[in-house]
Amino acid sequence: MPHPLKQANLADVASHRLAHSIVTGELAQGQKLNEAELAERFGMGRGPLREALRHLEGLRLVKRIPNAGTRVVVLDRKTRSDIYAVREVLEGMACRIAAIQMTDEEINQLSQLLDRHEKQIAELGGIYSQSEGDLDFHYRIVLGSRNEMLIDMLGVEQYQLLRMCRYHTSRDALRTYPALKQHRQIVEALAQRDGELAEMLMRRHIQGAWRSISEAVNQEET
Amino acid sequence: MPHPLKQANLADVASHRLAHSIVTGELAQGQKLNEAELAERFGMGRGPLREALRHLEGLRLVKRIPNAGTRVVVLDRKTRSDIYAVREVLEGMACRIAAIQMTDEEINQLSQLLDRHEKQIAELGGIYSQSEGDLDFHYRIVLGSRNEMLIDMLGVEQYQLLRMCRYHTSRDALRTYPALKQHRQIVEALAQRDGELAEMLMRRHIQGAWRSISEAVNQEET
DNA sequence: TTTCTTCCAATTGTCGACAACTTCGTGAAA
DNA sequence: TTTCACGAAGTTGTCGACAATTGGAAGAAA
Repeated sequence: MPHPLKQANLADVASHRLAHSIVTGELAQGQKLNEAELAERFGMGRGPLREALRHLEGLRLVKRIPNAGTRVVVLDRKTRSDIYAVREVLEGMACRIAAIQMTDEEINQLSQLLDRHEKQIAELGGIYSQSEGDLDFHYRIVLGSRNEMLIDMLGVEQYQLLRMCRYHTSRDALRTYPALKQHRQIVEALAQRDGELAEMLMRRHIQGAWRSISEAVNQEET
Repeated sequence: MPHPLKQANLADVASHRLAHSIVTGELAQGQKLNEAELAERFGMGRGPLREALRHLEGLRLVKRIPNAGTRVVVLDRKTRSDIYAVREVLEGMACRIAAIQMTDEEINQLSQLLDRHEKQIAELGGIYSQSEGDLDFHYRIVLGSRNEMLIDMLGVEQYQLLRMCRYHTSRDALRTYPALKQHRQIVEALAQRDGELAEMLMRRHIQGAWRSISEAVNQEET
């Protein structure tokens, strides 16, 4: 995740802080967001805060109803399913194009990233997907597609929603070694410049992640 | 007070008017958007206008640079290409799912819509894609996917960008009869509940549209 | 002339106050 | 009791003024 350079206006600051609070569940789903209260908490006027809310609305993290306030989005099962379905298609697309567009150097770095992940898993005992490392892997491939629209959609927009999906799922349910192995397979397909295979592997990978999350939630809820 | 007619706040009004001006080219690509000037033209304060700009930024119709103003997005060839590539994948996905999810009734209405289009073409002599009717066709299928994320992305977000792409292309370059015929094929695939075929046809249809626009622009530019 | 520095006007960023609207509790009428 | 109207409190929508920053013009140095 690129760091928000120090020179940010208050609206962007509020946007980042709110996004974080929403993703981590500090602000409950469906919770009403009071402008005056938040503005005071952040030490700013309501103007910048309102701009931040407009921005978050674009990121689909909140839902605004005119004259009736803003609420944190509610991620029900259907919504999560929809998110993963779209993500599967878009990341699959990114993978297919990345197999053509990425440089050898980039693919090498991707492989090295997985080495670090493997070491991390061994040391920390299985904390992988939960660490943002997994998202980093996916994001690098998205960048490799060279498609600005795709990069924006997956990197900025869906990124937060996805983190939110995960955060609200049991912490350790996400399969680590299987995921790492699948990542390795994807990198190999990329290295062989086999876009179709890379796309297929990525789609399966995401389907697997969805199944994993879906089952975990099914056990938790009711 | 039986009718809760349009009770839009000023920010939404400004957002719509600006979006229209941008899509139609009334505001040139890359043009600087002066907040004070626009606020006065719309008869509102700068607060709501700034919120509107934040919203348009989310729609990718403008690009904002902190402390340096907001500019209309520039649709160069690469950007347009990226848009159509993403659209091809997403609409293909919508089509595949819609083949399962749409009701017989909805598919019937889709067919009737094409009948009306055909009549319109005959009467007006080939103005089809340019009329928003084409987008209506596509949007109905997107709705048929029942995927809220997809509906949002294609219906709200990409929709404006797409209209902008078209508007900045020669008015009559868009193939009418071929497009209509392809639409008919897609509806037939949907009626047969053949998602894979429907997806393939839709992707080809969009590829065709892209080629058509791309060539038209190549001839115009330089 | 070219380039660098300085300063000023224009523009963006922010705030506090006020207006408009929603919501919800209270109480009167049926 | 139920229903509806009314009003008060709280929240969102809007504006105008002021502070901070930027971009470029004017002028000095080479």
